Amino acid sequence: MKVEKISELTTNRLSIYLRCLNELAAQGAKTVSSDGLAKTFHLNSAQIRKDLAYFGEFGVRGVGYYIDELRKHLTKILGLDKRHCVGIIGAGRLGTALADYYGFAQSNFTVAALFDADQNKIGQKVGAVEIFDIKNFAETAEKYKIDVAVIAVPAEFAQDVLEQIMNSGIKAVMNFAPMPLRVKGDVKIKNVDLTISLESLSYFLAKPSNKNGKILKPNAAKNRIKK
Amino acid sequence: MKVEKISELTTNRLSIYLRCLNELAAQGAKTVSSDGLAKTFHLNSAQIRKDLAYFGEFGVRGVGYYIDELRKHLTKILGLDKRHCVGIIGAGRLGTALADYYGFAQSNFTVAALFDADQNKIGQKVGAVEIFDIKNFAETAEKYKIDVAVIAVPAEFAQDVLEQIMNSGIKAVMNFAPMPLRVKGDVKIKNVDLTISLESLSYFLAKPSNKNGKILKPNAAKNRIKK
DNA sequence: TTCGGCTAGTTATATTTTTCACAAAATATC
DNA sequence: GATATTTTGTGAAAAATATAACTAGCCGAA
Repeated sequence: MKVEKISELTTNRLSIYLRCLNELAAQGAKTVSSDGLAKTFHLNSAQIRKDLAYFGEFGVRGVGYYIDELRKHLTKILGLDKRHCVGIIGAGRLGTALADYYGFAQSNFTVAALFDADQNKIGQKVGAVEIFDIKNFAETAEKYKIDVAVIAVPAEFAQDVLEQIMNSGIKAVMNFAPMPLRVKGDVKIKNVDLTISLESLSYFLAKPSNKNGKILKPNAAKNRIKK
Repeated sequence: MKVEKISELTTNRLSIYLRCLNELAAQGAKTVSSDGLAKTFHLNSAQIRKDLAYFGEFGVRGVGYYIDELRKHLTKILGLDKRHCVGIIGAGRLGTALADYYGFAQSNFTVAALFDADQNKIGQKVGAVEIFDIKNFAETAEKYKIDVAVIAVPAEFAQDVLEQIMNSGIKAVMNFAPMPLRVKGDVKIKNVDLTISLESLSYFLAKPSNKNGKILKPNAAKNRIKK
């Protein structure tokens, strides 16, 4: 069996295509060509065709793609036809905000439980979601059939939390801690690194081409005062 | 004047390097080689050297990089030596969670104001940050010297909000709405798309290689019932 | 039924990004 | 002071990704 390696850039774009198709469907369109899709949403038509072609021949030459049909295919490919259960570790501001983040439900994810180490928080509820003791993570995760974990704890605790997650057999992790984590085996980790995004914006605002300045290349060795 | 185009992948890594250096400095290290850095944090040493070399000769052959010195350089390059003021549009769960997100302060960003359209929220405070009427965005942004905007509103309002942001002259935007936005001119937008991250995890859990299944390539045209 | 127009799927090309490998330059040692 | 050792900075090779060009298939009209 030949398994073609599919790039994450490709699968990320599938999410985008699905969104675009949903919008078109809401507008009442029945079919769309790769070129139409590209023009409307500022994408590249060759890339759309290529991305889709990894998974099947979904289009009809001379017509394009049947929107409803393609939506079903993409939903299946992305595994969005199966419900996933999410456990969020860290019941601080971020964790609780995520607990009722609309996007989870939209993508067929249900937040099943929050976890924290703070005894004062345990037993409380955020919306319909209860906060459990992180000490009982494995049991609670099993009980609630959690298959996706979200790390929303301070950076210094993130690796420890990840170890617990991996020990409980969970294979998919979303990490909000600004810290590169070490993963074992076939666990998939998605880093959502707000710090990098912020600093990227800061770089953009500071960069010489935005100030008509010049890049000065200092030379560490030459400028050093001899000892 | 030759301005070398620097990839965003490179600048993103500079953030990571800075973090790693901070950690090493906290441990008391004075110098580090690209190889040492790479081994400790699971990076590629050639890439570290190349990334840094775009901006100057910061290292000393035979020694490596002086940690404090390199930290200063990276801080300067990333513009983290200058304070930035952030305005968050959307005072819902996400917006308010971001308002006191620790990472902002860490990267020298100050959240100066929240904005919302809901009259009930206007005038309230989240921590030290007041919620203002989105109608007065431009004036308030100017008053508080806001140079970075964060879009934390539902997808359907995101483009409108972005237009207002761009009209007010702000050049750096972080967008949490799962919607590709149209940017004009030299405005920099960073998309933080949780939906894509989630669906990427969903794909990982669903993908055939995780289930020993086989990719079936349907053929839209051949399978279609003739009209 | 044939032909022309359109559009998917695919092959080829270009671009970007990463990795390798080595000369040059600094330090440490004898 | 010569020499061995270390490690940078960088040009070249490799890999990954994106774009363009082409081929073949489907539809609809005459």
